[in-house]
Amino acid sequence: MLACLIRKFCTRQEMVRVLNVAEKNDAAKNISDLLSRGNYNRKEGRSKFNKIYEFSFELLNQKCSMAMTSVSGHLLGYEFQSSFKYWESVNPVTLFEAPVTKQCQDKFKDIKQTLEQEARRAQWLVIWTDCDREGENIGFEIVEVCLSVSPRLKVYRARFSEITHRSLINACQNLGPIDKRVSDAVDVRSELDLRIGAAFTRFQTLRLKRVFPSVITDGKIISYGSCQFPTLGFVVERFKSIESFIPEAFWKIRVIHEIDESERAEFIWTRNRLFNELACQVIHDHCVDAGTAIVTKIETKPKSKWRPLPLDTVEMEKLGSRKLRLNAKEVMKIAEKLYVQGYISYPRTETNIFPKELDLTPLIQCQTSDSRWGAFASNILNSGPTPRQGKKSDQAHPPIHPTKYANSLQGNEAKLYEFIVRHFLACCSKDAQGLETKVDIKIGDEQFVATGLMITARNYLEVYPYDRWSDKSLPIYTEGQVFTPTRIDLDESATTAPPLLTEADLIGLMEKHGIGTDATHAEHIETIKSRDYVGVQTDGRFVPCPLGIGLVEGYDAMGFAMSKPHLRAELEADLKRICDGTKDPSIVLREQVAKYKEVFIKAVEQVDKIDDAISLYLQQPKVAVQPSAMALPSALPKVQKCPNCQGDLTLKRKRDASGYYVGCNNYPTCKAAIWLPSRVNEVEVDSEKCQTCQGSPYKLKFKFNPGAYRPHLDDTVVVCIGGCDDFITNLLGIKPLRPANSSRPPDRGLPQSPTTVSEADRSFQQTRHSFVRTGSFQSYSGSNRSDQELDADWGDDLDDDILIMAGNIDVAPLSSGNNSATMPTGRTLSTAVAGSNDVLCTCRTQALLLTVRKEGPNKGRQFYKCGNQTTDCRFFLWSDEIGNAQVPSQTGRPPQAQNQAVGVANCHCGIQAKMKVGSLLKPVHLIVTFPITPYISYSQNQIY
DNA sequence: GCAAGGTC
Repeated sequence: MLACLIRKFCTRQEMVRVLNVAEKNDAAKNISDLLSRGNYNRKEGRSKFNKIYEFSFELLNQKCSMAMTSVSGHLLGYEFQSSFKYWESVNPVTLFEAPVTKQCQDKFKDIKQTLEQEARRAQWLVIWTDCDREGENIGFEIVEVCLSVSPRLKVYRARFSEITHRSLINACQNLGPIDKRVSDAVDVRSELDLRIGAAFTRFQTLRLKRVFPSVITDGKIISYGSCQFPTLGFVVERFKSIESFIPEAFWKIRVIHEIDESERAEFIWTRNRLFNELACQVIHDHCVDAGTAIVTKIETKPKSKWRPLPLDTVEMEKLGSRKLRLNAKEVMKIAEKLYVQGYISYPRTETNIFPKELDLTPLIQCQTSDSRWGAFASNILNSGPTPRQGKKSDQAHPPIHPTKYANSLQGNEAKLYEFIVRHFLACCSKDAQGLETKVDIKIGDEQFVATGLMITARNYLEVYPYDRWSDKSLPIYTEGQVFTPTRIDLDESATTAPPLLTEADLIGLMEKHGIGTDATHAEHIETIKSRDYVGVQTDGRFVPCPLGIGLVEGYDAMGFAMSKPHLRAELEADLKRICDGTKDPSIVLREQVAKYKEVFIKAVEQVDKIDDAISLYLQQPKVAVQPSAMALPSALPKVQKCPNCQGDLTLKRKRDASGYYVGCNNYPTCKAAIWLPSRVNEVEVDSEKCQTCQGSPYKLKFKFNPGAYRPHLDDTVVVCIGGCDDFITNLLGIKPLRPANSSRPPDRGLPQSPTTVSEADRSFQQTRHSFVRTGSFQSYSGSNRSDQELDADWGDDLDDDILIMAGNIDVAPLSSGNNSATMPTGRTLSTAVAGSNDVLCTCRTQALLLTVRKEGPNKGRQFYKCGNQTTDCRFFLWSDEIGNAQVPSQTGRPPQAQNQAVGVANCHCGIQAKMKVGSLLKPVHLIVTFPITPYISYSQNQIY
């Protein structure tokens, strides 16, 4: 009994918990069913669409407790920050560089929670997403979510092409790593599509709404996309070639020989046709005059009609459209369903060669019981399958083929399954054989020919009703035979324009030029229909609408090949290079963004060309739009007016994308900037303005790295960085800029007229001048820099500036022994020792020295916090940041400078000021307080 | 409100 328990216990101990994640629920279910041989338990997940299937399985020679769940396609997607979501207030050109983040849509939050919950319990993670580029990317999204809660998970990738037991077992035996490069390529594609699509769509829509308000009404979108636009381009190009087509008359001679009702031959002129009527008339007259025909040659030779190639996706879409009357979108939807049910192999493939290792015999075998094609299948087995081989391979999936027999499908599913089976059997059988007979005759000097066909072996045609090959009988002739034709006609005709494109034509062109994926061809076609760019005739052919042709011509007139396929094809080629590892994803992204941005800027400049083209086709006059009305809305999300130059301070991303800052849009003329801390994950401009700070800056919504500022701040906060909140600015190490009218140095942007200079400003100015001239700070004492030069540095890089103090200041030296610090005014500062509990906070109570206890990066770190619980004071200071204020003891600085090394001083009045000293004294970091002189207006956290 | 790509 005990032994049994121990054994049970040990067994349980050895079981590895494996989280398996498929791309969709159906796949998860079928994979679980096959791996467990039907022996699984179904559990609810957080998402009602994505269940959890649990079963035991042996993986990598370990007994495993498997949990198989799924996502629903992409879990995460790129989005602009909310401040860029406003069409009217954001210049679309900024969308080329605006920060984008990967977000989980609300509708997938529950799936994410299931993954997190299951990942916490698991030791291994196996990715079972589809084995294509998007599948690899989805796999990475799953990995990202799971590792964030369970960093020690071992991650594996299962690779398979069909959901059959054999293929899945093979995948389990060949688990490998997930391919980052392939996933990177998808990220690049995805980000570019968003930036380019959003920028051009907003630009076109806003512009055309203004210029054609009666046609482009509210709610109508004039979209641009790197796939939909070339698709439109194909339709327009064909339409235009038809429009510009000039028919040309031609003439031909036709000879008819009717023996009786059932025996008839039509002879074709070997010259085919002549474009000169008179010449043709003369020849015709000669033939009529000759009156009789002589048979000059009879030739009979074998002729084959080739069986179809193995089926790839595009061929399936095209044949679906032509033969089954299902549009491409329907075909793919049904095929997907058949795939997840295990009836057919993966339906997205570019391969039309069956791999040698794929044994076709059992696949054919399982079709032998069918009443319609079973006998044919048996015949193939008798002689052995001989699949025709194409030339394309994506090295991932075999051609589409049935994987098991089905006889209970209904409707279009049955129709498509039947097509796939018949196509597969046809491809594995033999070409149809026939005998073609050619009869050459001569009338006068002119030669004519008639052909007949006798089919000798229908072969694949027996199982493939989608192809036609008919007998064409001819009367029996003998060489040298002379007969009198029933008629010798002179037919007049004319060349005709090519027809408009059908859906199958359009898909063919999209495939040829690499527009969209096998799965999305149909969707792009739907998009251009829904945008009123194209219409469909009753015969199913596509014709462009005024809007569509106008847009294409507008860009053509600018000289941009926006509607041509090669832009997208170039990207596709680059994506392949990323997958191969021959090109860096960030370089591809940068190059492509730069390319499209340049086109965008030029398109804005020449937008009247689009107006003109659309006006022409819509037959609508343009509404005169003032240049200002087209002036693009003002740039990046604005935080506040720049205190230096009255430009706009906007939220920006650092050039190396490592973080964010708020900078002036007049850069490089104005270099005002507030650098935001590196522990910020995301930041955006909030809709709320600060009512305390001058200039009412917008607040910022920060999303910090998890736990970065705990316990003091949640990971997501909305705060003002304008300077009204010491707690925030200290904690985040932010140096607010000073509003122009009170806090900037008075000699910058000073009122021009002396009469407008306030007493306060004048006093301040004098104080500052006297200080600078004292040269008390070593960094400037040896400098001949003028005040103007000093001003020029203001806001440029505060770290390198002397920040000037005025008034009576008490400064506390640190415990380094520099107990006496001479301040610019020459006063000796009194002491409040940092590093002890003598720190006073802004509400003038003694600050408490505390230690972070919560788990996270700051655990164990000490900080000061207001001890007075009755006030609203939010004083906060890291104790180790006080330490930073210490002057390094061996810097080779002049002693005078060392004397100025000060640490933390606290307030007589509740106001804190920071003081930073120029390069010589770096990294002196000083927090001082000083009394307010009655005639100077200071604000909290102001820097002097 | 925008793309294209997954999927429901």
